[in-house]
Amino acid sequence: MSALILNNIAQHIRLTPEEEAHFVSLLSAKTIRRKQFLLRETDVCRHSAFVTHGCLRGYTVDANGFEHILQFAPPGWWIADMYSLLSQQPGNLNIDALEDTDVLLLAKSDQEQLYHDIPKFERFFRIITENSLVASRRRLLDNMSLSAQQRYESFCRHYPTLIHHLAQKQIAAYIGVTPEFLSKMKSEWLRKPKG
Amino acid sequence: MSALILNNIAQHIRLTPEEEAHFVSLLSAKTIRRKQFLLRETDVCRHSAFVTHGCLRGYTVDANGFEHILQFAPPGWWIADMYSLLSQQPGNLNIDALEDTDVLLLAKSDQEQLYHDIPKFERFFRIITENSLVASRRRLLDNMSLSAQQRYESFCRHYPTLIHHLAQKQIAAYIGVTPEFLSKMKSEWLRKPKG
DNA sequence: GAAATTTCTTAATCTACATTATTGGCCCCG
DNA sequence: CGGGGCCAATAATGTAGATTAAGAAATTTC
Repeated sequence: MSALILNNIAQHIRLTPEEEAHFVSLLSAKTIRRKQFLLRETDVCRHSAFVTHGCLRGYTVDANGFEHILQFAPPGWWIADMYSLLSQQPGNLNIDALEDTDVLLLAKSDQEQLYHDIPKFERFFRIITENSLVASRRRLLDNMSLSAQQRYESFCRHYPTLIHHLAQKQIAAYIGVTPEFLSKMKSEWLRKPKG
Repeated sequence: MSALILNNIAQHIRLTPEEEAHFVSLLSAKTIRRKQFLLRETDVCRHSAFVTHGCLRGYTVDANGFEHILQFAPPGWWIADMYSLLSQQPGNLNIDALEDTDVLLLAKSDQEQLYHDIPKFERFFRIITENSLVASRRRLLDNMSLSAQQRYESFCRHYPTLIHHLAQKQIAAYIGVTPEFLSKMKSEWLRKPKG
């Protein structure tokens, strides 16, 4: 049941069976049903979540009521409101489920204890965070330098599996256009089958 | 001379004098003159750089020749092409100096050795990276949800000291508008002194 | 310290994308 | 089966910000 998360960890650090057992004992399983929330923007984020089944999304709502999606979290991904988790103040991220989803939760306090008990985890989360930072910067650049069309293509290239799974509305909110414009782009794209 | 960097580190981890000395011995000082490059986009990034004097900028050039600034690095800031540093492949970040600038360089290989020799550094760079990630996501959200006007205000709020220092052109490239439009915004802003 | 280069401003025109509105399909629930 | 939501498609109109151009101001260079 925790095979996925142990496998995820084993890609970066090597744990003894005892360490694995200790780590797993800190996790608590939870199921979030479709459209239910794991975190609301008024909450303080107290856990990191690892998705084992289903799909979560992290998004904010701006002053005009528009949703902006920061992250999708399919199985094998971590998700949290890092700002809120670090500062222990209310953040501005909502996390809800696009379909019924199973997660493993690691409490912030346990995570910090883990850094002391098994310093290798310091390394693990450093690496995870470094990779997230690289991805976040690439996306920032995409947003600044690419047209909507190119951002859509970039999304398709980067998340080929997610794309069938998601409503177009969600993809539009991720790449930063209205659903209407995404629809228009796709129909124009069908007309001229490009290169 | 390395007081600034030791102070920066002391905000997150506590080092013994011997550890400090060892760390400092790994650093090499370098001066980059105005308009000279610390890193070109065709290079593999082999160092993390800590700025002690002056100001660097990290930017990419898109297909149409426009510059997009990912980061300014005034004194007390770290800068590197994280993607290239991690993958040891050519990245797409240029780093050059806006004025004559002094940096302390830490080679990737030394940084990795440091993680073994003084594990506290694993923690230090984890925390630094976490903070960068939070900042990067906030900026991504700003880009997706705010108008150019609001992004300019957000920049002024966030970098009150930098703003006098920098050419408007640079600020425009950072917030993602043309210099012409930034100029227009500012003159409109003068006309109606806002609230 | 004058020429050369770069930067800033203003203004006219243009365009990628937003807004609003309408329609039809699909799914859920009674 | 029949109605109420939600989602996608299409299209008309609107707008934030880009593009282009050209002159003024500031800085760099020699």
